[in-house]
Amino acid sequence: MKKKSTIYDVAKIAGVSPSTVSRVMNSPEIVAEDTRQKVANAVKELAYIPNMMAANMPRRRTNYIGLIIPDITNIFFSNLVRGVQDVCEKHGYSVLVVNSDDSQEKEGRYLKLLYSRRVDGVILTVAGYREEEFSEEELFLLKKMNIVLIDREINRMMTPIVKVNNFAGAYSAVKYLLTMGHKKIMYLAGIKGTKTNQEREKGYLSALKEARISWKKELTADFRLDTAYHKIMYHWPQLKSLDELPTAIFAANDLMAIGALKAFAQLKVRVPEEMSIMGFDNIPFSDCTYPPLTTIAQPTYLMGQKAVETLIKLI
Amino acid sequence: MKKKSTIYDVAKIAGVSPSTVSRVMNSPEIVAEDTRQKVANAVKELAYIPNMMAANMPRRRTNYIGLIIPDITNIFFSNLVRGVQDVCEKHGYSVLVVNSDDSQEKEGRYLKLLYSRRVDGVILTVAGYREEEFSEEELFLLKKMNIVLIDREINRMMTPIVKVNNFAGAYSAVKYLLTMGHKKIMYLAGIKGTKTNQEREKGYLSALKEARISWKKELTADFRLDTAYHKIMYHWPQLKSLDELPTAIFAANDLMAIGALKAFAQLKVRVPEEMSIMGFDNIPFSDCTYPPLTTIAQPTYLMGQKAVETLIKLI
DNA sequence: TCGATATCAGAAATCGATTTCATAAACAGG
DNA sequence: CCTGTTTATGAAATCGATTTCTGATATCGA
Repeated sequence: MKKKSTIYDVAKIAGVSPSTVSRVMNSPEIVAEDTRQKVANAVKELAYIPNMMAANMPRRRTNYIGLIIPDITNIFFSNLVRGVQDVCEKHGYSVLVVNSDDSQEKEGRYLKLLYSRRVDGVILTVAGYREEEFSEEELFLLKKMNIVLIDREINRMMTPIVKVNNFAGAYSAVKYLLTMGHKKIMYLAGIKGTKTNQEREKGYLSALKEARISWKKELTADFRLDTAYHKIMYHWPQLKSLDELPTAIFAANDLMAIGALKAFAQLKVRVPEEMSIMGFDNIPFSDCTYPPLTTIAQPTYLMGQKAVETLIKLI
Repeated sequence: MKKKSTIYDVAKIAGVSPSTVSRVMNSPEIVAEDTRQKVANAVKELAYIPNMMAANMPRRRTNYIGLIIPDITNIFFSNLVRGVQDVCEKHGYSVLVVNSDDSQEKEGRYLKLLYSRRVDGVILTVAGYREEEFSEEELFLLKKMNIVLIDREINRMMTPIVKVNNFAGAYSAVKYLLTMGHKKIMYLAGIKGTKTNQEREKGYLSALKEARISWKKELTADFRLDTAYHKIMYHWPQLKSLDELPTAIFAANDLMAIGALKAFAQLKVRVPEEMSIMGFDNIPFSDCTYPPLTTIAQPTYLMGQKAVETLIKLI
């Protein structure tokens, strides 16, 4: 790693003071034409690129924003990340992404990291598994930083939040299954503690209630493909022996719906002939399964964008 | 955003000098027990968390590493990103991820951004579409920074690189199709300019040659699902009318293989009865398609890890 | 022509840490 | 008891920019 040139090197070569170089870099119009030219030449000669970290120090900001999500390999979130990155870049921010794996402990650790890095703001999808809403320390950090929640709400937090109407989405999904004639619709739940899951569950129950259907059943996974797959593989024989099989499944997200699809392929349950599956999110792969998944769209990319715009207003 | 406490605030409360506070934070063993205690109390009282940016300035580093990939929403790369993040975190680095969208121009812009942010190193998947190997400016930046290439090689660059043996993988994939009795195997190519594609193509051709099979055909996409899908939808009728349909397809990556799967579902070509498809990468969804995709595994997560370890040795 | 105002550029303080250097106090050995 | 070493801390320089303050010219109106 070779030595990097500084504003002083440029100043010396151009025969001006560092302040002048700084001016040329930031507001060229306030410096006289010939001085500007001299500086420009020196900059070119050294291929000088300012050290953004140093520049940001007296400005007391970093032009970084932090993004805490459960897991970037989850395609739902990687889409959201891209939305965040694209808007951030447009506004001169860079994104520091970290994965909480739905653990509150990691969430706390990363919040602290982001604080110590003095990011200008953070976008947070709260971890699914948690002992308490927020710990003392988290609360302290949260209050010191600009925060926008995304996707998952948490009670009693007066932070801006970007999310979709989970209740309405779930409600209309189940309603659709009902109009298709299904009477036994099972709910494949996500992480129980999340507001997201609770709302979707409410939508599910609400649609059933409205149709005066009392048959209901739930299997709980954690929003992940493999977990859903294993849960179904494990519980199906039992449900079958009890003669309690549904004719349709409403999954709280697409990933779990695909897990179900995979399980049914192995269980030789024909989809959609014997079993209908409805998902939530409309992730990019949902139309590549066979049969294509019916699903409720959730504009993750847009949500990412929106979150950043909200955050930037806060900053 | 409330005011944040600094090392001076702590020093004042503890009744010591900032240098002492700094010592307590970084090497507590060299300061006397009671002083250490006073400082610890002050730190707790203010809930002081050091400003990492300021701390890193005199150390002349940032503890950031940059990661340039084509697109984070591509599951192949999001897996790799996760590998990079996990190892980086263990070593106290944070990751700044940017998407080149396979454009050389963006690659250059981001390289410059990373340089201006003075990241300690860069992991780079070179953009697929490029006019020249590296532009003047890129070369200059590359030389000034610690670089590790990942996945895609570029000729005449003496940088460390982490990648799989594409030739061998493709060769054995095609060989497998041959032993299944296929005589007409089409290659679904990725971006032509990439070394990755070239090597896989060589593996394909090599296996055919060895089996003394002269029938060969190629369709080119850009490693993306939709492009592969559209290419096949567009070219199939034509190939059919010329009676030049293959019985198997070897796709340069899984995403394109899945695109093909999707197209064939629509074209009513039964897989695998009428058409066999073989992919490359073994992305997490490849076993959720119907039928499950046969594919050559590529350990993306491990590659990410490996790249970081290599980079850290450089730093 | 003279004082008032605008332009332009440099000097110096600042951001919040680290780290080198210097020094006072404590301790040891002969 | 005096010198030499160790230990513990503070003072000050440093990292690489920005920005405020200040002063020297240049420009202008009367």
